[in-house]
Amino acid sequence: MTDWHNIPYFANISPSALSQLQTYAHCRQFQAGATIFAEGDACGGFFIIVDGLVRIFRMNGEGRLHTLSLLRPLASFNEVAAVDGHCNPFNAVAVTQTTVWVISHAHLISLLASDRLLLQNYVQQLAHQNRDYLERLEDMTFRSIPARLAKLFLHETTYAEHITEPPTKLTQEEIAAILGTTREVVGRALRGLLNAGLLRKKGREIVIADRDGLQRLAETHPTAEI
Amino acid sequence: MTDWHNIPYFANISPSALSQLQTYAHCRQFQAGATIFAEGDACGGFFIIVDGLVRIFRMNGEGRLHTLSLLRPLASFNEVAAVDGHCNPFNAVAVTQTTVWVISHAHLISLLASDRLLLQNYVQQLAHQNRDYLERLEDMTFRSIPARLAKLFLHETTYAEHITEPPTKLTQEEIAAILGTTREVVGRALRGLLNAGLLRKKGREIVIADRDGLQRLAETHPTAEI
DNA sequence: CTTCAAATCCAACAAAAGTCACAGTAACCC
DNA sequence: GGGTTACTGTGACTTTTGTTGGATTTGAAG
Repeated sequence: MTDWHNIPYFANISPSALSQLQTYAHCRQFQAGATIFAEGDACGGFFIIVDGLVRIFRMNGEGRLHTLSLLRPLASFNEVAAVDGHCNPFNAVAVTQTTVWVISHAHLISLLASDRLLLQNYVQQLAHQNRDYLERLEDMTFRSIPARLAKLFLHETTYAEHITEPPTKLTQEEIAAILGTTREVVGRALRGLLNAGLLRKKGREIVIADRDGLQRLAETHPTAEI
Repeated sequence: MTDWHNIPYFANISPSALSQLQTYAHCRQFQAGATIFAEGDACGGFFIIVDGLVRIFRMNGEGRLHTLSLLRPLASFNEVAAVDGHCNPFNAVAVTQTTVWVISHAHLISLLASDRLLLQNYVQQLAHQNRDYLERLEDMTFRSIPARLAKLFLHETTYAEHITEPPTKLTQEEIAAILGTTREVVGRALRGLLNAGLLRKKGREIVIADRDGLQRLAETHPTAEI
């Protein structure tokens, strides 16, 4: 039923590996709000979302939240812990009711050993993730919050793969968690982009008014406008 | 001459793959200050440092620098571009005169196809890098500059693998580039840690006076001192 | 020993981001 | 429709970080 071949990790793998995969995969369900696994816990395995919405995040001591991804069906997560068997590097919770396939670390390793193409896919996917993290890292080091917000609205490059939810649908609180800041700051930055004419309010929702302007703001650090 | 087996990527690989590897590897030399490759350029391949010191960094439009790693012999770099063949994700320059082995993207791919153990090592190494980037990302989102500085001085976890240079040896300018800030701010934070008694000046150089205190500061966000 | 360039120290100021408090406004559910 | 809840708007204030400019120290080279 799930179309495994549409998942980049499993593209073009041998039929035998595919059937093996299906034997190994366990189906699990989570209620809205339920924790799928926690940061630091023993490896939860490799997850594939079949249905629902999953938040991947980290939290610091004082309860501030950093949302790394908001994932929809056919996205996978926890690839790193699944392959190295160490503790989960972040938390995962079901935002809405969610169904996932899970493959344990041990089973994944045996699959990787049996199908070379799967292993090659895995290398490519990890490399891709690496690039994305690097870009997020640069966002945090170099970009101001208005710039990060503009980038999120453009919703291309990095964010589109990790935040599978149009920014229009997100609350300011959620945007703040994605950008690594607080609600008020997002509110102010949002007002800024509206005043600068880069975004426009269309009734309740916010639409892009000046794509090029957003792009310019997202790329350069100099913060403009009120 | 180079002990290839000490490089995690090549640990335990077959003798035939190893000899293949040695055929493919080209030796190159760079003068102090020379650019090894630039961000965005066509893939430079897989690099292994034989001698010298290499700075891996990104730069934003306004010339601010973010040093990702400072690498010494037997460290490797550009693993991501080498495996996916896309453009280099960062710049690499030789800080001192430097000798490296280079393996082209095409050759690396053919090596990975011929030796399964090499491919498995590669997956594990990429996963490891992924964790490190994630930790750096969290440092940038959650930690204040004094906290990041404390972490750098503890010189464990992430930093030790990427900054193969004791922090004592670095100039404030260099520390600033690693922490993603400016020289003056590092100076202030350094004074702060000295005043708080976490670090001490021993003649010219700075030594750790209170390891636990540093650890506490590095972990919690609440900024203390002065 | 002198000289020069690099590195550091420091204070004062500017800008960005975080915090607090509270008022408005939509949405949702009896 | 009334009341509750979640989300938004906004001003005032604090803290942290970035910037500027100049004084001082240090180390290496001549």
